[in-house]
Amino acid sequence: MLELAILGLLQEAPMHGYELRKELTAKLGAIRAAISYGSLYPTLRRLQAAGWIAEAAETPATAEEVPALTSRRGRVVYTITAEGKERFAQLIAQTGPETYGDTGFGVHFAFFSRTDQATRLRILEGRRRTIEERREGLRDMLGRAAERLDAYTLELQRHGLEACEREVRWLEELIANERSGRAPTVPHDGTAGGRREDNSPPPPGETRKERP
Amino acid sequence: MLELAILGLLQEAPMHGYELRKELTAKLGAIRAAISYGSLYPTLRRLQAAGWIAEAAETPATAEEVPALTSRRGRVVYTITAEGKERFAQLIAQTGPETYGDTGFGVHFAFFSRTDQATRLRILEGRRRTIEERREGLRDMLGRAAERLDAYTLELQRHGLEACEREVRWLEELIANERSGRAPTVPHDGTAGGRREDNSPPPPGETRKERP
DNA sequence: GCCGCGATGTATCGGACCGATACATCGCAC
DNA sequence: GTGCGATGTATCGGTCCGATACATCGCGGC
Repeated sequence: MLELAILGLLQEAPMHGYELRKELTAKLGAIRAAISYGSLYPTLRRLQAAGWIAEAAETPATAEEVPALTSRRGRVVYTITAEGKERFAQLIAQTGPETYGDTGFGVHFAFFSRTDQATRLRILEGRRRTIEERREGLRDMLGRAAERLDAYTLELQRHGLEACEREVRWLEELIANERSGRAPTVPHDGTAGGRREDNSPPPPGETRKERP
Repeated sequence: MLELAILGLLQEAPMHGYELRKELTAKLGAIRAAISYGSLYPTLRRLQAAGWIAEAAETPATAEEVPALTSRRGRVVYTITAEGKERFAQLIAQTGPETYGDTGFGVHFAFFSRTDQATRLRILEGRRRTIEERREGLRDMLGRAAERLDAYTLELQRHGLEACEREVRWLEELIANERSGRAPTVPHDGTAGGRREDNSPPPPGETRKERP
């Protein structure tokens, strides 16, 4: 998952570790709290070893003017390579059970603007399926096995069930939008407060390419 | 987290691994999918080594009648020890940042009927604080940095924000209930379908003890 | 003028947990 | 009688987290 996210972000701009973490947190803030450096740096090494990213040695502007103040340990800026872009395309298109889990789905969704419509639809439907199953499990629990559980556990289940029902509805709307080729703007009841009148919806159909 | 959950479950009844996993899945179904055996068995060993649980060697009823069919590798039933109960009490009462994360909170909440009211309140308020901070982060993102993100990422954030707002409201109700000493039954709009008219609410105030 | 302090920045280590896999038994349907 | 799904125990490699360490930068306060 981290691998996919890093490759995706570096496709937007070269970055160093710290920056990458901030962007990651911004993009995936709704999914997970914050990526740990204990995951980030080892993964960066792995990706570099695989040849998917490369160090871009922070061009020191005028290298001879500021040669070595105190043997500056410069920030290590990473760039995605051609192989890295291929790898990203491969990862983003392949779907499996882990694509439909909470984290996996979130990461894939966050890069939907770089995903073709067929894959988007496949992922949304797979996720819906997964949540529907979770929902059914909770319904069963609240129905049949209710007397075996204490009031707090039941309340937890009930809250979880409600969250499932809500997410299924959300996914339904996204799927409908996706099928009709519109941008991912869901009509809402007006609670959650994002103004976002006309925020450059991606051309309804194909993967958006970056301008180089 | 697993440690706490196992100790908590074994306090209700002795169990073997497989059963433990099923009960774990039932109790925490709203939180996490299913505990992996790759976590469960090593943890059981660890707990046994620490003296918090003990093997109860599945009484073979009439041991001499069915001596050794094919050198039966019996199920290993675990029981919680007195030290284990102490450990559980200690773990359930101590709160820290990890108590307020998604998984940590879920596990603690699932054992609220074995938690005293003061701790329950502390956990609920800590969780609310955590979610409020996450909510503010998302609000900021949707406000200030909106134009930097694509429509899909924004939609993800918006959905996450709504979930936060919803959970805060849920927590408010639970906190109010807790303060008024009532059972955790929240009045709802009627959507999520749990019938649960009068399901033995725990005596409003103290930790419920098991009947031995 | 300089001092502390929070933000920026890179890095490692032990541990928790997962997913895949292996293997053996039991009960039942076909 | 045999195959197959549920029950049951167990390990291995890999991902990710949380704590920790350490160095620099810029800025406000004294």
